[in-house]
Amino acid sequence: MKMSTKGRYALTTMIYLAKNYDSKRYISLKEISDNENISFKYLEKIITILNKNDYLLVQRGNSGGYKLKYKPSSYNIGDILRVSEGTLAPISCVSGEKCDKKENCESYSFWEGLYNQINDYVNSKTLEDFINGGI
Amino acid sequence: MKMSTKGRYALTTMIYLAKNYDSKRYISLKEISDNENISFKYLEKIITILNKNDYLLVQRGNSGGYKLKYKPSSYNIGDILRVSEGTLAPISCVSGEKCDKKENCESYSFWEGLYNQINDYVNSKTLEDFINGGI
DNA sequence: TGCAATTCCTACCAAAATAGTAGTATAATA
DNA sequence: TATTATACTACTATTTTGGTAGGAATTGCA
Repeated sequence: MKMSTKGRYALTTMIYLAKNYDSKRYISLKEISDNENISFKYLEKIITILNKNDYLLVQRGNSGGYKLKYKPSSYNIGDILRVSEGTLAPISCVSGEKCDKKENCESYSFWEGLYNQINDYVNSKTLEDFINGGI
Repeated sequence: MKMSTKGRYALTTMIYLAKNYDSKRYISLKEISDNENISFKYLEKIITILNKNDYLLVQRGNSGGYKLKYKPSSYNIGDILRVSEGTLAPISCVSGEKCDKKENCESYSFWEGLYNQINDYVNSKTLEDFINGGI
């Protein structure tokens, strides 16, 4: 039941950008990977996902980088984690994947309930919540 | 963020035994693996864990098998999952593993909150809840 | 007494997922 | 035009997961 580094790094990156939102400057990947101690090349891969999901503004070339496209409060943490990690379902049947025994499965509702708990929680937070000293 | 088959099979097995609690008979691994379509040998490994945790009564030899040591309502689902899966912590720092940056980590409280949600939910259910047509 | 059914134990193994690397092309700015 | 960035594609090492194999010990029953 672990979150992978992908989800963690994605969140770390988004928080970093959120904290610099007001400065309006573009932040390079190098700056983030240095400050957060994440492999530059790996982070490159992760930020690509975030970028493809319309979360960021990009400037290539010298003194370029990334910044948030929208204000921190409009980024829901659930979305960030789902985009980077994939579904947060504890088992796949509760996120649509079919299972023969679903109809008479004794534990389906249990897992579904857990899934809902997880989603409700992560959906209730935004990047704004992380900006001043954490939640 | 997936639960592995280990946790799922452990729960399935415990539910199976709970459903047969009243009959007082010993249930063989073969019966469970056949009915639940789980590899016999793999299940053997999983039930060893449950057994080592004082969850079961065992009878070896012909017509032997396993049954619950205590009544279904005294088995908490959180315990069953933690015993089989390991901690349910979404990231390791919230379950005691040390991290240098914990003190000034912006997201620690967030992960801790998620961890609490998960624990509260799974701790609130017992095997009893699964016996009649699911939760 | 001996056979069949069962748990117990140790060791090994294949596939998948995770986490990361390497290298090059393209773009922008100072 | 040199330097500093992102963009893209391909490869790879490590770890975790989900098993498998084989035999020893134990018990019930014919």
